[in-house]
Amino acid sequence: MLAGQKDEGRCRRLPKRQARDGGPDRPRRDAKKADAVPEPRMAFGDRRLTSRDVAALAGVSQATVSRVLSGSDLVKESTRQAVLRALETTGYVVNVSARTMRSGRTGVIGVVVTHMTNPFYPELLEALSNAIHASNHRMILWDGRQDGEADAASAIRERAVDSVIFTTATPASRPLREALEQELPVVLVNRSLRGVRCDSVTTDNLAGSRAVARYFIDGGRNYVAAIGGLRGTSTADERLQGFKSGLAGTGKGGATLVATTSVDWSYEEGVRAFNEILESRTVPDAIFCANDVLAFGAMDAARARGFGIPDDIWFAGYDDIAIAGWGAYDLTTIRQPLRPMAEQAVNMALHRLAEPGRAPQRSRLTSELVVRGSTANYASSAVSAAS
Amino acid sequence: MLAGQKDEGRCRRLPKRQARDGGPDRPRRDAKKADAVPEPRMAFGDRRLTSRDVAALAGVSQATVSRVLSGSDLVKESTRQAVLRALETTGYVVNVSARTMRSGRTGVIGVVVTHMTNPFYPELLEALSNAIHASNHRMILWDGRQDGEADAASAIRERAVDSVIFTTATPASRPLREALEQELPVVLVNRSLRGVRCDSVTTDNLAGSRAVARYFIDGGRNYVAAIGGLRGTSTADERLQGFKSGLAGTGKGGATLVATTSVDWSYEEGVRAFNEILESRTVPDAIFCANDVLAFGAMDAARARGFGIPDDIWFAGYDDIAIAGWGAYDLTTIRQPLRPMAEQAVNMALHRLAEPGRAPQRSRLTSELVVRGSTANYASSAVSAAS
DNA sequence: CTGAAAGCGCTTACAG
DNA sequence: CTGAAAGCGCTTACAG
Repeated sequence: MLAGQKDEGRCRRLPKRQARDGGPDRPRRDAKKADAVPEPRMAFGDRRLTSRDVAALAGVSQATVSRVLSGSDLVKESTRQAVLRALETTGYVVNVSARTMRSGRTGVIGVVVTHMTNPFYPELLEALSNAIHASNHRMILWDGRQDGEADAASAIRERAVDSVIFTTATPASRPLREALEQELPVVLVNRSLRGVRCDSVTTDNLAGSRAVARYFIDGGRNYVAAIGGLRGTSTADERLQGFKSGLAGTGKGGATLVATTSVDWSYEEGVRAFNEILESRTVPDAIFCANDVLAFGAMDAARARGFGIPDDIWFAGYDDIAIAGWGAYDLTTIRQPLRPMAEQAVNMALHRLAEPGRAPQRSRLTSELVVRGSTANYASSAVSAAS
Repeated sequence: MLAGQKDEGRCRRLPKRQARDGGPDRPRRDAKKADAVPEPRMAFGDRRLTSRDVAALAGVSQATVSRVLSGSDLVKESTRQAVLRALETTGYVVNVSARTMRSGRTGVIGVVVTHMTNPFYPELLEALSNAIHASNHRMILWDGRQDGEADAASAIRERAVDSVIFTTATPASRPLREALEQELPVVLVNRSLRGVRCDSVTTDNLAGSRAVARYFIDGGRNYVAAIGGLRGTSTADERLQGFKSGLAGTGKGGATLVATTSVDWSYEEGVRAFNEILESRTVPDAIFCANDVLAFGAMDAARARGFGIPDDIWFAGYDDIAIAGWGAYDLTTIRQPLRPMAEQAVNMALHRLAEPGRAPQRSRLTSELVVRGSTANYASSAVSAAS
């Protein structure tokens, strides 16, 4: 149903069949070739069936086979049937690169992920994979480190993919910026880039983290701290900002805010940041962490120091990855709507392919607060964090 | 360095440059075209630079440009320089599908993953991604559920990928079996398939789980239980078998072995399995879980029932995913060598492309026992599990 | 060392 | 409704 990809998309799955011996009446491709022509290298078997072979068997032109394949309605029903039969008996499979060369569409969408092993990303990735395949595309995946961003941008230029979805947008990313300047078809998901107009899908980080702050205050917390994410990323900045704004005027926040700029949003950084908070002065009675994984690290560090959760300290995270629901953490957090995010991102990518000149779209989705045992359970769970 | 992919591989990264206006002397493609020819649809911009344009600028034939691009040594140095200059000023980028159509190589390796959100797979996936990109290929990723296996096999037939690496091999998988029967270039990693000859990389699950059993016994455990993985998969079967064999003759195992056949190797199954064990009779004093995630579930279930770890019950897992090292679990487990597994798998894939007829290769790597706080720390960590 | 030319396997106007 | 033909942009013998 998505725009821009219908009949010119990737091949439709044809009925497969043992393609090895298509019967004696199937013209062997070799037989038609002039003797001088060398055999092309083949990866396996000796099959290499083209639509011309199918046409010969069906007694029609190759063009007609192509029309049947693409679902054209310019084909007489009886002809179509004959072609379908030939397709079936030969076990013909389209050659994607030939199709791509003609149509200009690869049927492939790229995805760049930076920290595949941060459990948030596999969850997002799974949602993206589902959305991409649902739209009848395939997905090329890059690791954002290891030059993945640059290669993803190259892949667009090389026409190896139709479009690329970036799940991480660091301001420092040259390849991304260049891709955007050249107006390559790119979508940002989960993060946005300051001052850059491009298609993006984000969630309302300000509202989400503000909801956490209010929840802490409403719960009677008095000395509240925060562990920030990677400074400079839109998610980290917004979540810290939203949290501070939720605390504003309450006098509960103080200057305890610790940002983990160093490396990433990892468990280890959560441990480190918690210990850093402890060094400062008063022990906080509630800590907001800019993502769940940081919270896990901080919680384990707190327990290692003998603090009770939530008796001594409340913890809240962000993302609601599956582990947040596990008994060991049972973490109050903000749930991001991954499926809608992924679907919208893929939609945007396809829309832009269909209409390259359209104005950049920005979508911002709402998240919800999920209350669990890492905070006193005074409120019911799943409160919308809509501002 | 890997075989089968050198100059016919994916494009080499050419120096990029603002490709939009290559200067007045660069022949505009449009100008050369007969008026009647319709404009091809273009995804963005109006650039569409071919090697022919580069040739014109360099004053050579298109074939010579192609030779320079492919690193042929059949080019005079001064000619090469002229072409390189033209390449530079035009910002030419190869068209991958045209190259693929001629060369028969896509430069893409497929990967099928079944449970992307089980943290083991992102770790394996990251290793595969690194290995694939290191060999100058790109990676198409499929979710094994959602028809991913079937589509991956189709992708080989459609020549959209050169080869596919399956990280999950269920005996029930039709698409996989058919692909193997048709001798499509496929590699199995982490699991093998009974009675099927094909390239595969596994680890020695028998030795690994036997090491856990011995470790339990040596630690004086008396009533030992196990939580199995998805029955029918080679990893689950081997781990259970190895564990039993390690217990054989000690009288410590009993019939408590609980296999979670139902759904998957998930946290929830770990919880369920632990509770099932409790119902049976004596509480075990050590439980081996067929992967780490099952162990996390079982440990949380145990704690919820008030059991101490390791005071009341020891736990051991399998895989050594990152979470196993987190404070909340601190899990003794068997570490799988992901990087070598991934590298060997990619190597096998490339070797088979280079030499389709070669005999199937099987590689079996050694894992090691990593001792942590979920068991009494009587032995030093990182003991090789080599039988 | 270089160019002209064939051809990879499709899609798509164009002309019936 | 159908076929003949052009052409997508490369690679690679072949003939100098």
